[in-house]
Amino acid sequence: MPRSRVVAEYEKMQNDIKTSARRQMAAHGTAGLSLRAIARELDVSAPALYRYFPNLDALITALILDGFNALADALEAAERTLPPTEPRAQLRAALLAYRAWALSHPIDFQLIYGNPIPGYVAPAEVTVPAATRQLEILGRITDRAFAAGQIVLRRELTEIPPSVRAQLARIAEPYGTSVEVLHTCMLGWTRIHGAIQLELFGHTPPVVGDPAAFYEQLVDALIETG
Amino acid sequence: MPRSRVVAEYEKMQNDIKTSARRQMAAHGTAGLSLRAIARELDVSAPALYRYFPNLDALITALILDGFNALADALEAAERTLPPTEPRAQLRAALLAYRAWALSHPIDFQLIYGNPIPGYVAPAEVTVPAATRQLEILGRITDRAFAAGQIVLRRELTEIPPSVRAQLARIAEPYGTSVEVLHTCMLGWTRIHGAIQLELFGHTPPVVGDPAAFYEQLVDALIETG
DNA sequence: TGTACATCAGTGAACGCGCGTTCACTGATGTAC
DNA sequence: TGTACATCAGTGAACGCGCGTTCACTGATGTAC
Repeated sequence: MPRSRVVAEYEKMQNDIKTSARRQMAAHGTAGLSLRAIARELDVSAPALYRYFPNLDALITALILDGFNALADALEAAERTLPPTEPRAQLRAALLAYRAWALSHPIDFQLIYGNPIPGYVAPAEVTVPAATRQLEILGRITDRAFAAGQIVLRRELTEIPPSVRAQLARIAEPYGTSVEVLHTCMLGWTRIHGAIQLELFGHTPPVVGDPAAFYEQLVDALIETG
Repeated sequence: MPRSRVVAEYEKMQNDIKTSARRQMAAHGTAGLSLRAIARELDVSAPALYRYFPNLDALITALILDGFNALADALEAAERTLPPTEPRAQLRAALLAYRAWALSHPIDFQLIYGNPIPGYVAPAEVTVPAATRQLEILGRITDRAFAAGQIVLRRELTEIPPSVRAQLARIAEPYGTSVEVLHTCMLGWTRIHGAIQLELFGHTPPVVGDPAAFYEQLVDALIETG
């Protein structure tokens, strides 16, 4: 067998394991993952999995990484559906994509933003860069929309508390973004995140009836042209 | 032993069990709860716990109920620190109390708003009324603040999508509240919830530096006098 | 005051279970001569 | 083309573990006479 074929089969098996893991989590919660259950589903003995992942924690880490990257990919894909000359529309599309991704990948969303899994500690050196990617994407689009005059700063943004401003400045500096734009991003992120999380766990739908419309309006209010 | 003493001791033991359960969850996550570990900590055999809770699920349900009620109590306590003639200040206090409670009771917060626990299904007939209480409290205060002219509707509130408006009307009707006020509440709830949840899991603090100040400013912007 | 009895919180052994991980192995497959 | 060999994905048994729950029981405590 040619070497490339071997590698491809190895990667296919890794993916099968991950897919089965996601199914287990979907059925029994993010904390309900079990190597033996995966092995059973793949019709393979449990020790066989150790060819592909050194242990259970490594598998979880891989799933979390995949989750962060899939979300970031979804945001970038949404951005690309519109020309760079319309950053405001791109931002809107990205924000809608955030919710769409969360709803269609609830397990991955819980994995990256929900409760930690008992006994598992995410290795920060691998997890933090992946988590930053989406904020970078939203920041980049927001920055362009602001520069193009397609969105305006709300009044409250001129009143950023000094302690907050100081840290925002440190983070924004390497990206060449302004404190105001980063602050807008953080406000926007917390808003959409809350709406999505409460929807996902069933808290808002019984009250608002049509969570998609509720969310869209929320997004439109967020990026109003002023 | 007088009967009242017996009852008091029974309730004390129930509380000891719950306290130990919360400690277990704090150490190993909400899904890391174990009856045997609780028994070990209380220096009692595991079957002894069955005198106080019929099974593990009943204990979890009790913890969830306690969580919802403690949060609602905290909101009401905050409301009472200010005279009824200042509903806007009351609302502000309640919203700050929401975050304060979440930060000082992270496990209960995860329990009521985080990932479901594998294998556990919350009995809706017991859980839903408890969950509604806090929305009732916020709704009641918002309603009074609006009636007193101490907060204003934002422009976006006049553009509630028809599908959302219809359901909001059904929910608001028995409380004698307007659709606009309920909608404001839902928008506000999703906003503060997202900020708190992201702070609790460590996503916002590295960026905003001073999450308390960030949150306070967010709340002030939320209930601006216009 | 003293004794027989009832109550019942808590015990200890046992049930059957599933888990992550290790280990020495097997047996099919591809390679080298 | 045929044979000896090396590779290595996957196996099956075993490890020690902790879990929720049941069961028949014990033994201290309070009560009734």
